[in-house]
Amino acid sequence: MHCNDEAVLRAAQIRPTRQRLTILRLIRDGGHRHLTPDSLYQEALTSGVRLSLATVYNTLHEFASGNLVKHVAVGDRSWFCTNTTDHHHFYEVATGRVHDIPGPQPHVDNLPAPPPGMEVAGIDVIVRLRKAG
Amino acid sequence: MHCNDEAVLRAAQIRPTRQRLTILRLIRDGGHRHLTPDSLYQEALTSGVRLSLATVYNTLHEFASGNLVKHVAVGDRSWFCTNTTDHHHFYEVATGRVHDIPGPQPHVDNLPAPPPGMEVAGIDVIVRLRKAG
DNA sequence: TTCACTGCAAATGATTTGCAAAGCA
DNA sequence: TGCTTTGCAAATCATTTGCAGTGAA
Repeated sequence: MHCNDEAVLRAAQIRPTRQRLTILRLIRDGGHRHLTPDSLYQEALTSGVRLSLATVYNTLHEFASGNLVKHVAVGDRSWFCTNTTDHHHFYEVATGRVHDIPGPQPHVDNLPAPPPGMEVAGIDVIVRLRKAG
Repeated sequence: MHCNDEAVLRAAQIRPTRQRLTILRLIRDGGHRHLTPDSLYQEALTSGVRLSLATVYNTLHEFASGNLVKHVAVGDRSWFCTNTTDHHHFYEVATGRVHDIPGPQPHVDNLPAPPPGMEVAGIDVIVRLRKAG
């Protein structure tokens, strides 16, 4: 619903503009998946929405700071994950593709202390995959 | 020593050319660190060696397949780690810089099974860091 | 000799930026 | 109205590629 999306953006301190509401809707309507700025731009074109690619880039980064999507900095492009719960990723080296590890998540212990003046912002576990055989 | 470097390359099935021997020496003489192709290229220029940037790219990838360096695909550039032992990384989000987690390494359990047709090529733990405060 | 490797410069692909026009508060 | 956002095209940055010349076996 429209008003709800507006509230979501406001809660994230993001001013609700037409473009941002559109993008939020596209993201939520498509279910959990991994987006690149370009793939989302294509989705927008396909569904008849006119947006500039630069706006998609900007908006995804804004959404990432507002925890509406999760930025995964793996491989040679920017992936944005619509699943904002705590989870980790498979990474297909051959294709550069990223997807969620389903079900129970891997667990990390024996974590190091961060260097002086730094703090831990998060932990990512990347399980690299290749074709079996 | 020259002959030893040659043997190292041969063992990795990499034909020892002048450029590759030079790069291997640069990598080993500098101690453990994290390189980008460009940073290594600069090191080469500084030490008076003439190499093309494209060759540095090629060579680092060849060395990565031969396990002479480790390719770390985090952030928006290619990092190559001269530490080939099993270890994980800190990632400074603000600067895009990568460095080794020193000492005892984090440990991952509860690993997921790979999807059908795939096998696990490796696990990377990325500890994201930000300025404390 | 033969095939792999290198250098160079141009091509590519992802992402960012500058700036004028349009939109939200 | 005043500050933010958008769109567009150009700029940037990292990386790859095509190809002619060079080198290793």
